Amino acid sequence: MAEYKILIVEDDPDILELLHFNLEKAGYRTLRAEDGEQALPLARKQNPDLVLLDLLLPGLNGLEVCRRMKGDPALQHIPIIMVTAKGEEMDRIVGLELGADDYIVKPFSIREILLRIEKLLGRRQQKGPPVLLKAGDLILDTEAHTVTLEEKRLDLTATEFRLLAHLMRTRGRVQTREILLDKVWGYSFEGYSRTIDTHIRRIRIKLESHQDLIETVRGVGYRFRE
Amino acid sequence: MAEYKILIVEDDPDILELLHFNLEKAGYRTLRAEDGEQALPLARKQNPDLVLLDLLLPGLNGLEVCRRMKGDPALQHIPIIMVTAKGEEMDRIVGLELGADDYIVKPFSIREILLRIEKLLGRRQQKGPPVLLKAGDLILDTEAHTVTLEEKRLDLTATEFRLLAHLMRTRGRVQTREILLDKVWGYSFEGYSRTIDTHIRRIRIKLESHQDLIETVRGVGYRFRE
DNA sequence: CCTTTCTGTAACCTTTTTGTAACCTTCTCG
DNA sequence: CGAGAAGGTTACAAAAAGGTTACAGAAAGG
Repeated sequence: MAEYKILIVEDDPDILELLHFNLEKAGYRTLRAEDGEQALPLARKQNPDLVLLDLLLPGLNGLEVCRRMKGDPALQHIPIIMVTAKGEEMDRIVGLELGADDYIVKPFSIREILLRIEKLLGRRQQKGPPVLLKAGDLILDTEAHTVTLEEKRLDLTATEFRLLAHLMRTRGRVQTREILLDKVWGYSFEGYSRTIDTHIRRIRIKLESHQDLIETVRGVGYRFRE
Repeated sequence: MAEYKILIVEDDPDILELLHFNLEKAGYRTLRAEDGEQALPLARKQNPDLVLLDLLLPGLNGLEVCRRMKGDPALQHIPIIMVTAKGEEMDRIVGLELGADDYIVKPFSIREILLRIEKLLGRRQQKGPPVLLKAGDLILDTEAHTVTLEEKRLDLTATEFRLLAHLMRTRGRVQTREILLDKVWGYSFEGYSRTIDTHIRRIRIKLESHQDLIETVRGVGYRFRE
């Protein structure tokens, strides 16, 4: 996965350092500018994926930087998060005149700002994985978190649901117990292997007459029937 | 497009003139009143599309004018922007006690005030997101902020309302606690997760015999029944 | 201010889920 | 055929999840 570049424009060195440190820790690359004059050329040269922009800056202030970026064809697609101490003004300004994509009020928590960054960055790539997994009469809806078999709703537990969803996603390909532990239970689980067999059984029971949808591949693992 | 009429209530002649001049330049028609006593009859007679109302007025002050307008069936739909020099008080007053739709603090820029006017006037025409959320006998009106179940009005608190509205908007799709915290409580909330469960319960109690409209998806989250 | 309502937290209870174990059946291959 | 391995079956106790109730501090309203 490509690393995201984030441009931080902030005149307070402490906050700049705080943001820089935490964003790098979270796996982003950072670019830094201490005023609006530096920010624009830097953005044009480095083409960051997102800009954190303080409202109050020496020289060219944040509002003006924002306006110019949104008016520049080369930069206008870059999401901007405004950072401000003045809680009141912002909700008005954002989205109206300026085109900033979000804003955050000081004092902010790191978690808060990471969430917003993720939201703006994530929005661009996620095509979204398939929501409906179908196999004949069996339909699994990952969004609604429901499973229907011949129009009848099946009641699976969370683990059973994840396991069946994984098998359906990889239909036709055997999944070893090791892989299933990894994909369905997550790396950290190192329990007894028969756990999987038990869960497979539980799913099969609920599939009633369609138990053969999940095939046992002796000596290897399980496979969802093609 | 029809021309908008804006009533300016302001005792300082300089400011009155400034506003009048700039609003006309921006394409609005203006009505002017210099105190609260004049303002109300004028509003009733001329039916303006918006009122700019100074807080400190001789005689009947701005707060009182606002209250009376919002209490008058013939006038209560007219958006009011309070204009004040006292930055501090206002965030309390607006929208809560008074029903003013926005406010602006002196000294204001003309650009700023035009933006707010546009926002309030614009709001009435744009279709916006769905206002009525219906699910069988349950009707939630996001604009009126009311909920009815089988013709009976339900009395939800603000948080309960947002939570129910979100679930209804995403009906059929499971919402994890994390998502609910984000969407209903906002990013900055980092509280204990059981908070959500408690609120779900409170809503369910109010739904009485229709508790099953909100389904629990064990190990995942909650889902509004399709 | 004072009162009422709302809201988040905590503690406790109930139900469901889940991992493990033990035992049984089937398959494989000498 | 028979032993051993692999997987199916059944059972169960610990853990987890959610429901329920209660309460205190915060917010709202008067």
